Amino acid sequence: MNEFDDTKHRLLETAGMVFAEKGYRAATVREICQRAGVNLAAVNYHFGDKQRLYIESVKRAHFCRGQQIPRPEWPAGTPAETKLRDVIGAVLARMLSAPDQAWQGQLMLRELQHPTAACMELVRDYMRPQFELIMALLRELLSEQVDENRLRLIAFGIVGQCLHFRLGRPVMSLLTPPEEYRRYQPDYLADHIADWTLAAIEGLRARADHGGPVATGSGGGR
Amino acid sequence: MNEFDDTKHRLLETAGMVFAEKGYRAATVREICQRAGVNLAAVNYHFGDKQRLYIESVKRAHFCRGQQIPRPEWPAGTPAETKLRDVIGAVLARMLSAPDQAWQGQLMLRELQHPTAACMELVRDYMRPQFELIMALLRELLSEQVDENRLRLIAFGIVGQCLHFRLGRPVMSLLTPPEEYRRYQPDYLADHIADWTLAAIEGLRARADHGGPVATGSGGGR
DNA sequence: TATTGATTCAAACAGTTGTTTGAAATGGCT
DNA sequence: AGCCATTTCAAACAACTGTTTGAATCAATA
Repeated sequence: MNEFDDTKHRLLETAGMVFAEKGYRAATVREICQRAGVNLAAVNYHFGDKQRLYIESVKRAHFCRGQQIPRPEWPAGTPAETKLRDVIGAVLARMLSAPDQAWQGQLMLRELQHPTAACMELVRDYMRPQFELIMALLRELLSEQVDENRLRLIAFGIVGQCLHFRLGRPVMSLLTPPEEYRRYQPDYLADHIADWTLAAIEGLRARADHGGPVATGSGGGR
Repeated sequence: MNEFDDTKHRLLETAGMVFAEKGYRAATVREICQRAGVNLAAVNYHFGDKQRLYIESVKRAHFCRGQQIPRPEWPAGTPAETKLRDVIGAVLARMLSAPDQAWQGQLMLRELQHPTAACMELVRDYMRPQFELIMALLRELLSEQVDENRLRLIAFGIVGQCLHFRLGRPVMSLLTPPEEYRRYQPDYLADHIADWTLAAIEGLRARADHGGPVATGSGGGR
């Protein structure tokens, strides 16, 4: 067993790409093996069956992702506004990069929408830290003007907007003029989302200054 | 050929549910026929092949959806804020209803993420009008303070937040305390999203009043 | 009733799927 | 070289897929 174990390695890598591209069901072990340049039986020899190959490739995608893009670090005194923009930009960059560089992200997205065994692990190690970071920044920016539950809704909203620019691409390309749609790159979108979020925060502050306390965000009803 | 054409009807209905549940590839004509209580050959007899059954079931889901939930109408003079809240609530209600009532929505979501032939039709007849309505409301609320491109980004953001509360459910249920997650119902979420959007609009207005013109939303850079 | 056309049915078909098998090849070891 | 465990390979297997077929059934008409 070579340390770099060529076939096992290539199999994992290729499987991740094919699974990301076609989904678990539509991806065939034959295509994976052919693309990886290994024999058909290699999957069963090295991983037992297709499902375990899938799980392993998800885990590996997760692992590679964590190594490729280190947690962002800022010099002390960096304003929370800047940090927020950077985090949003990083999330978007990870989501929108070309598929041949970002099959890991796509594979993880698939997993998160149709959870299998690897999902909880993925959330614990990967999603939650990212999410807590956004929560912390929002907490700082809103300085205790809203409670934890609302903070979570706001954070989900930010993530949701980013996600939409990934998952909704087919539809958005039909709803947006081509020359504008061509500008939908991570930086452009991150600037917008961050700016929009900060505008909302300023709006809440203004409310607090002018009138009474800030609305709780749910009591309103119709 | 009966006007209600029992088998064809039941086939369409059942196919929609199964396709929504399992996706095109994983859904088998055998299961569809069995669940519908019709013979295996009925699919090919009535629809030609599996793919055309799929397309027809997507179209039908779209059609039923349109009939079930009529476009909202407001009395003259209803403030745009209220309309916005209602539209968001309607979108969320459509997305979050139980799967056995909402297989149409789930099927359409699948189609929009992995577009086939029916996608463009779906966007034209269903998504675009909804989207234009949101755009019009935002245009009214922001009263020409921002250009059309930014308006579109804001509208995408609203839709994206709604979508996330549907697609991201597995992850959110892991990131949210159960007693809070239980409150994630259409009205609760719509109140938050509408309120947050209005806060952002107020924030933009405040900026315009205080200082110079509003940021374009993209030029900022890092 | 006999005839006709549309519909249903059980059975089979051809192709693809994941998996298994047993022989061949590989590479390090004494 | 000879031996060994590990890995590769072509071939086959069994199960499942969408689709076709030809006879059986049904409903209406003349």
